[in-house]
Order: sequence, then structure tokens, then C-alpha cells
Amino acid sequence: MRYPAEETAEKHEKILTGAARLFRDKGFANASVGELMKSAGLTHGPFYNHFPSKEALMAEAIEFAMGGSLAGLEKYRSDPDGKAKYFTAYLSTAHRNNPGTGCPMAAMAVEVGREAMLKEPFTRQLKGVLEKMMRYFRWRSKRSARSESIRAMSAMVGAMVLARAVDDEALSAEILREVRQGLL
Amino acid sequence: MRYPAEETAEKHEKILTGAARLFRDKGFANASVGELMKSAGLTHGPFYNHFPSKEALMAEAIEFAMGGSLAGLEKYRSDPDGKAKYFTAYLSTAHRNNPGTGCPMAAMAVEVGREAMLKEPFTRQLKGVLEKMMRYFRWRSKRSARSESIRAMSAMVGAMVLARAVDDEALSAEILREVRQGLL
DNA sequence: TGTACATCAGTGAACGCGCGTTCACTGATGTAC
DNA sequence: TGTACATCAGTGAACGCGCGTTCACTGATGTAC
Repeated sequence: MRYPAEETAEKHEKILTGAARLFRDKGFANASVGELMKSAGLTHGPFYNHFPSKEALMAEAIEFAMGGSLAGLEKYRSDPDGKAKYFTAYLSTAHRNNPGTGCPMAAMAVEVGREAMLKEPFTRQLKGVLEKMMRYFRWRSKRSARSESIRAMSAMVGAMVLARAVDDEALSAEILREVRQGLL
Repeated sequence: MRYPAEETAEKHEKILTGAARLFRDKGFANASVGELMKSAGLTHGPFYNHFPSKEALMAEAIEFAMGGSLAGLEKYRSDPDGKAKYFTAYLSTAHRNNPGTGCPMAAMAVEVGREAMLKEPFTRQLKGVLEKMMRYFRWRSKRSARSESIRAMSAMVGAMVLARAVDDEALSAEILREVRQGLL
């Protein structure tokens, strides 16, 4: 049956939100179209009314999730302690334990590296994150802002990836703590 | 037909070598048992003569690949410039372009984080790498060796993961370069 | 040392399963007159 | 304003496919006598 246009747009958004979470939690390969649609409260059929393919949804989900990260940076803007607060929130066990709502770079970048079609949106959004980090935080100097941002981003992503893969709670927490202290 | 015992051991090794490469290149989910066996010059059937399941092979492949990384550290041992050489080799475009023979942490850690059974071997081997980094390289002080090793490892893994996901050669090279300069 | 037989890794067809994707159908909504 | 009809997102069965895994069979090797 036909549905009001606004409901359709709402459902598109719901699929995207669920996909952004499930892709980060389980990876692109392990999150099935049926599961994604279920998370939006629909059966799997109408998926193709919204997206031309699973790969197209992956690309949109990357944009969506990275856009969320970008928006998340706003609240640290023009806070003199913004940088320290951001690093501390990023390198927390809460973030480690919730990949589905966490940093898309830590959760998705490895798979993006294997799928050429996903690199373009990822790269574009990463540039946006980098620019905001440079502008919103207080770095040692204006000249070093870009270098420092790249180094901080790499250290945080690496720490999160390793902390999640490690079985030993003490070591996992140590990785997060050491990298945080190295950055502050 | 029956085969000499040494050939069987050789084939086991061949499957493992191929798996360690293919898992790093394509990810666990995207490397099929059939493909793995083909890379060892066999049909898919006898896989279960060698391994009880694909998951068991994943665990062995992690051990094998991480063991290779560990062995690779030996050549930097007791070279006063060992640390700088290691960081430079790690953060090279050659390494970035060849995940299949590169760092298992950068290639596998995200998926390990999603599969409880794989965390134990990964964690054990990571501890080995960390210990060798502490002992083989010259750090600012003995007391800071562990912190510095953890920070360097995190920065390198993060840089590699991001450099591989990025579409823009200039930015990808910049990430590797900046992190290298930050560590030296 | 020679012969008969048990061993067991490799073969390749087959299994059930879940995947991404397609499609004929439904029926409330929006629109033409 | 009321009526007839076209629209189109959702339904759910079905498609072909490749996956991990199983299995009856093969036949050179190793071993018992």
C-alpha cells in the first residue's frame, strides 16, 4: 500500500541509523540486509526501494556515521579544555565497549581499506574531522596544528582498535590510559 | 591415497601461510575455506583433515602471523638505530600497499575485537611484541619503555589503518610521514 | 626379503543454510475530473 | 465536493549462489608376518 511521503523519509533515516550502528558493531560483511531492515522495523523486501544495493548503503552509512562524529566535535568547540575532554572521552572504556555508537574510523577503516568504493566518502569525511580538530582545539602552535591533529587521530584510532582486540582488561585499560597520557 | 608424513606437515604449513596472508588481505569473513585451500594447491575437502573448523584456523593464523611479526623484530635488535629503522619500515608505503604480508595488528585487530575466541591468541602474541619492543629498542628511560612502546604501537597501527582507508595519496602519505616524525 | 593388507590424506560431489536480490501482489493515499 | 483510478512502499515467497561442512570413495604408503 501507499504510505505518506514523510513516513518514507523517516524509514530511510531509520534504516541508515540502524545500519551505521550494526556495521560498526559487526562489520560490513557480518551485518545482513535482513538484519538491517529488522532493526528499522521492516521486512527485508523494501530495502531496494530505499537503496540500490548493500554496497550503496555501506557508503551512505559511512557518511552518516562520520557526519555524526563530526557533529560530536561541536560540543568541544571553544572550550579551553575541549581537546583534553575529547581525548579523554575517546579513550574511555565506555567508548571501547560501545563500538556501535563510537568512532567510525576505529570500527570501519580496515574494511574501508579493502573496498575501493567506500574510500571516497570516508576520505572526504576524514578531511572534515581533521580540519575541525585543527580549528577547534588549542595546539602548540598554528603551524603544528595539522601535524598534531594527524598524530592524535592515529594514536586514538590505534589505541581503540588494540584495546578492543585485547582479552586482558588490565592491558586494555593500560593502552587507553597510556595513549591518553601521551596526548595530554 | 596415503601420503608421506612430512608432506602432510608441509601442507599444514602451506595452508597456514596462505591463510595468514589471505586473512590479512581480505579479512576473515571474505576469505573462504575453498580459496584458502586453493592457495595451498589443494581442493577444499581435506581442509578438515588439518583443522577442526574455519574458526580454529583463524586462531592459528593469528598466532602464525603475529609470530612472524615477532620474529621480524629480531633484525632490529641491538642496532642502535633499530627503533628508527623499524618505525620507518612500518610506516612505509610499501607496508601500506601490502597488508597480506604486513602487520597482523593493523590488518586483523578490528575483527579480532568482534570474535571472543580470537582474542586470547592475539593478546598473548601482542604481549610478546610489546616486551620485545621494550627490550630491543632504546627508549628515553627504562621506566618509560613500556609507556613509550604502547604509544608507538598504537600510533603505528592507527596510522596504517587510516593510510589504507584513504583515497587521496597525498593525505595517505602525509599520515605515515607525520606519525613517523612524531615518533622519531 | 617379499607379500597381503590396513592406513589415511586427498578427491570431488553433495548437504543445508543464509546471503543479496527480485518480483507479483496488496491496498491506503494522492490526484484527475 | 464526490468518485474512480493511478501510484508506489511494504509484503513475503522465491531466485541463484557461495558458503562451511560432510562423506563415500581412491589408492600409494607403511607395516605385519
